[in-house]
Amino acid sequence: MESPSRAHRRRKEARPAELIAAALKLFVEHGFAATRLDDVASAAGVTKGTLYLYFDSKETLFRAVIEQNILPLIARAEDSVAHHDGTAAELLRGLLLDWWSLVGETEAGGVLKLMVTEARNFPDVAVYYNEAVVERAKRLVSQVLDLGIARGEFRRVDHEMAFHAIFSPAMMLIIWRYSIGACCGQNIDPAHFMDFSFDLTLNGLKT
Amino acid sequence: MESPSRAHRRRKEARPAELIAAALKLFVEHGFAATRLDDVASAAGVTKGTLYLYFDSKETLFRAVIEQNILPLIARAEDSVAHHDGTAAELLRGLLLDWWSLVGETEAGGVLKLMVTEARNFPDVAVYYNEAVVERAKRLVSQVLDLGIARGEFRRVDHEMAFHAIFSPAMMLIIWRYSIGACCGQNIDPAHFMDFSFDLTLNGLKT
Amino acid sequence: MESPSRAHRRRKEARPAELIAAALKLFVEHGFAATRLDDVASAAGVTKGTLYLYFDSKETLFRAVIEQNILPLIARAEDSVAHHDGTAAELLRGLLLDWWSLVGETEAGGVLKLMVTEARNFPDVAVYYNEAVVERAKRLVSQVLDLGIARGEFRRVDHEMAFHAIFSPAMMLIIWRYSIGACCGQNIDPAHFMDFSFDLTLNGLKT
Amino acid sequence: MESPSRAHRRRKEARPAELIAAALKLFVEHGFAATRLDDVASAAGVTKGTLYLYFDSKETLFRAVIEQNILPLIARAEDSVAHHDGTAAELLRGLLLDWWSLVGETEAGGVLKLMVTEARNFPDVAVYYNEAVVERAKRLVSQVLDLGIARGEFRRVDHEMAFHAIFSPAMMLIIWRYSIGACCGQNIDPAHFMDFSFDLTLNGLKT
DNA sequence: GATGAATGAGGTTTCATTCAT
DNA sequence: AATGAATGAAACCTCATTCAT
Repeated sequence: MESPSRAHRRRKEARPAELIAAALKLFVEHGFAATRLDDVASAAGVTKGTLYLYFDSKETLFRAVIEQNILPLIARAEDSVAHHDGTAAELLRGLLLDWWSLVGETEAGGVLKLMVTEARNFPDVAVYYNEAVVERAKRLVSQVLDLGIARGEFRRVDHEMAFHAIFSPAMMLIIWRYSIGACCGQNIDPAHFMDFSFDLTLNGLKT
Repeated sequence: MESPSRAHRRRKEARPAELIAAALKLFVEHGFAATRLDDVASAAGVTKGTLYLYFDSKETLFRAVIEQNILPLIARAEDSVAHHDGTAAELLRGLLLDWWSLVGETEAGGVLKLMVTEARNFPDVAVYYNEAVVERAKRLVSQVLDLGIARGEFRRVDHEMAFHAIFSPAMMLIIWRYSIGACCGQNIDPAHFMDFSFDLTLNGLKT
Repeated sequence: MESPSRAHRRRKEARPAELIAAALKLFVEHGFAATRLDDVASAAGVTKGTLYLYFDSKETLFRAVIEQNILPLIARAEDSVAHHDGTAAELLRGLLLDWWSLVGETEAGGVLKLMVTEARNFPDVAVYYNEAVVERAKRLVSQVLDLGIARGEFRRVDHEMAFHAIFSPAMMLIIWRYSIGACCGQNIDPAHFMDFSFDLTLNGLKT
Repeated sequence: MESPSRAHRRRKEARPAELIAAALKLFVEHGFAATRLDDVASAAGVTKGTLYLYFDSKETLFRAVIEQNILPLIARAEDSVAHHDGTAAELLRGLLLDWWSLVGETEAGGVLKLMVTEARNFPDVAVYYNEAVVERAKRLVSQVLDLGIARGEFRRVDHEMAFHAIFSPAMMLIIWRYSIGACCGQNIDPAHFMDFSFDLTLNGLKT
């Protein structure tokens, strides 16, 4: 049993995270402009006024939503490569599957869809997202490709092209799930699809 | 030189198309909710009131935007397969490149991005889009895969999976271009990328 | 057979009257503010633009509607008394029945309801109506009452009170018919009611 | 002195009534369509936005105005007959004077004028009003007439006709006061007129 | 810290009015 | 004389933001 003030404090500290989680869900579902702060607040179990205790404005909340969901992603992504070994092909597969479990199976997937939706309305956030997430992933892939080529596993391919080719199926899967797929119940089995498409791609990469 | 009433009439007939074009551009850029009708109207060279001569409401305009940009797509898509021959691989490449020139290089690309953005806000439109565009494309691909398998060109693959794997790069390319790509100038050469990713995929399909 | 230009001219001369008739009907039904000029015009078989050839503004049309429907009323009302003879009671009954056939059974009834509805929005028109119609009727009644009292038929009554008492049933009948009665199908037989209520009143007036 | 939250709460509870009162005044004066919500709000000492905290739309406000002003009327009307005794004539006079003090001398009079004005635009409200107010009054009158006839006080008259004849002067008085009368200062003394017209009518009813 | 009543700027929508044809 | 496309002011309505309690 804890003192009431402790429970209170814990509550208070949890508030921003609860609000961000509620906001992410609704922003992903309806878009930034079409989401009412009233709905965000009540989804987090508080009232609109409370929201303003923690965020200066709707836009501030949006930025917090992106940032809070990207930061842990970055933290865990970097050591993904370091912790793998084996062939370049195995490394690449590990990289993609890690990315999937980090992005495809968490809230970070929603963030991807949200960025696609709102990029033009918040170009600076888009640039940040691109550098913090996309370019970082690209660099990881590039390293693995270099390794694979050096080891004679892979053909000499354009790294940029290869990166997009490798990640497109996973990204499409995410975006689809949060948009048209959510309305049509056409749900693909992710694990199966990830295997399938990676095999296709890998085949193409091999010497 | 034409009679004045003709010019008048012509103007009136052109208006809806002009408004739809302006609306598409802005809806794709900012999303439905964040787009002001004032801006749509002035982008079409008229005032807000005029817009209401042709569309009952903002939502009606949205539906018209989708429909008007999909109808010609459907019309031209169907005979795409019929007009090709050669190996199944050539047929498939032709199909994808046709789709690209129909969707990737026209306004229909914007519609795809718009549907991804607004699907959850207009689920019935999303269902319509899925059936009119996606499922139709899926059926075409399926036919070609059947042919390729029958001819011994392709492995026996899950058609659903293969469809998504084949189209993901192209779809991703489009969505990227209208969102994050528009903010970061990271523009991939489409023709090159289409070739690259299709080769990868085709490699994986072959027996 | 007449020349086309003649027919045209006739048409042209009829226009204002047709527009006024259409406007009266709709103003009475929905009120001035809730009536769209578009509807007035199309009820008269023309377009909105045409309306402005004959009337400067919506308000001008309103004033014309009142005036055009009152003028003939006044013209015919005045000689109503002159053309009657017999007892004061017979004269009074004649007056009321004449008023009924002039107002209750023509468009002028609608004007009464319209004036009740719009008086506060057009006070000057209300004043005009009161003087041109109500006060005029009051004076006629007053003359007959004087006659009746002089001849010993009627009690010495307050003319103002008597006037309102005599006309209230007829006015109520009209107003009811154009408002709540039109929605509830509770229609009273006018002729019967006029007889009934006048007999009641006359009984009360008699010595 | 009360706690702040109480005052707050009290304020909130008073708001709808204040808005309804302001709306009634303006609707009666200008009609529904010609009344701006801006004006209603500022007449109630708040801004437009506040109005929407309590009413969904202008139409909802209209319906609330009617309902809130009719409900107390009905509550108090029914026991009017029960609490009277004496001759049928005295009962009838009591009924009419009670109605006058309930309708003629309160906001309910404005509602009558408003219903006359807006019946055709809100037919369902008109039907409700007719049944809740008019038909109810008619039934009361009918009972008294039956009594009077049974006791040999009254002639055998058509109840429907008699009802309208009895109430017309009072209704006309109300409608007049809120319309043309408000513009012409021709104000009749209500008490005097009620006596006068009722005497006339009663005379006519007697055997 | 939390509330929720209140605000007012800004959006959608309507419609009286104009004017080129 | 008549049209009807176009306008823009003004209405209804929404919702991010504020603030007294």
